[in-house]
Amino acid sequence: MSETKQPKLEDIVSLCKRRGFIYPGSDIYGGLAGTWDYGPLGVALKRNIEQAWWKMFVEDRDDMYGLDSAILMSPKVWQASGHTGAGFADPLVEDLKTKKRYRADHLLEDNGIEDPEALSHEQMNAVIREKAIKSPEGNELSEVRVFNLMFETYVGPIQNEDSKSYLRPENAQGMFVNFKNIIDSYYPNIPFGIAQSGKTFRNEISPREFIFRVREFNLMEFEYFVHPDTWEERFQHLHEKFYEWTDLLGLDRSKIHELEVPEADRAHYSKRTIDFEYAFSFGTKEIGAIAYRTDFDLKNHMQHSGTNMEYTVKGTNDKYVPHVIEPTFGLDRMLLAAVAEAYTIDEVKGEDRMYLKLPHHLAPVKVAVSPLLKNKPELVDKAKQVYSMLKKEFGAVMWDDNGNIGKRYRRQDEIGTPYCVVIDFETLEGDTKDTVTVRNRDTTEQTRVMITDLVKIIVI
RNA sequence: GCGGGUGUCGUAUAGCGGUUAUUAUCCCAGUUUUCCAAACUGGUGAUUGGAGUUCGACUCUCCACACCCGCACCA
Repeated sequence: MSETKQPKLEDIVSLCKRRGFIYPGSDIYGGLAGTWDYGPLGVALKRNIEQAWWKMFVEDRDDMYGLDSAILMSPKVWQASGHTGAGFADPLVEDLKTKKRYRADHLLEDNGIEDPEALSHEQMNAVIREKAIKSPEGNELSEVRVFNLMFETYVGPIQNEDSKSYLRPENAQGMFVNFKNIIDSYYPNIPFGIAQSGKTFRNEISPREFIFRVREFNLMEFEYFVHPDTWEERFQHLHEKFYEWTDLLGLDRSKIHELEVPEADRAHYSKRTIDFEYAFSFGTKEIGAIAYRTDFDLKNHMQHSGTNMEYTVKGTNDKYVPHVIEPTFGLDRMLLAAVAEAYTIDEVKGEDRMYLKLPHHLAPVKVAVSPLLKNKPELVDKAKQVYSMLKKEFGAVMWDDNGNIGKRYRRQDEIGTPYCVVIDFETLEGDTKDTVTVRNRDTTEQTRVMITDLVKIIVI
């Protein structure tokens, strides 16, 4: 019997670095907080996840349109979406004694100031001085400072307020500003969605837990446009789809928890949000969410840009601004969940065997090919032929003639390679000519098959 | 951002105010090996960075950086 043990985060970090999945960002300069670099196996795994997502939510559906919008956008976009206002750019004050930080607008409200969010930061400062407002501990406060979660940058050679823009803190706005373009190109019927996957940037106060909370990451999102009367049923449908997706990642449904986000904690645009959390070793944490964004974004962009965002029901004069359901998927977080879930240690004959039980379609290497012995040219030649043949078929095939055969199996186990093909002396002659052994990652069992049958046997 | 902890080959570790910086593993080259980390030989590879104290710092002090834990934050 085998016993399964739970991996610690440090085990995963160590494996990821050692085997070339994920390295610290800017490693040789001591690192840069909140950034990680994906190595050869990591990027393969990440692309496999992204491709599976694209296939499920875009290619396999008739109602979805792909998009890859620019990361840099007009600053007007972020004004219209509300990201430059309260929420994303919080006014903070610091207790000069305890060094604790508070939301300036919340403090003002507690001191009986009406609608403090409408005040500029200078006005907030003035009010704090005038009314001698102290911290909850009764200490002096610092000047109001804006903590902006968005990375600022300047577009063009001149750096001033007019050229200031931001690295996107969510991908959604790219879809909203292209809503009209998609309508004009395709005349889709509602409901339909616009999907994209790409880099997102948030200047987090404190990055934590390996690739879980970082400053640069990848989100896969889609905006699903619906008639306002139907949002609940569409929400429900996408809610179910979320689990089909986590099945594809190999995640155990019992480790996924739902959090119905209460109104006070919801984003400024949302009428309903469900967070999907995964039970990591370091806590149960959000890996994705579904939010009902109403017509908040389209209406704001319609107002700010003057572009008509209404949808006209075909064959009628009925018009309305669609409402939006937004499922969002944290690619890096889901990758971490998939690795944590796959990280398996079985005890075999008193010894631990560690392997990554990744779903085959996610495995960075699909097949490893080895000659049983590397100092026998006839075995090596034959193995190279098999390697070339499989490489053409599967692409992600690895040649491995390091050490002895047991060692190679362990190495491939560690990176989650589902199949190891070995060419031995029986391959070369006799009744077994042109047969090889195929070893299964999860069971360690071997079967002997014809080389010509390999492509059929190997299931990805 | 606050508080606490940690930082030594790729990984995991030992140790010390003066060492040729330990061990294992990995990796590379070779010998060997007929299916689950065998053995042998040789080799590459580290004190996070910067100041300071000192005759001399990986070791002590300070600063920076990074990671981990708690708090806060997570629109």
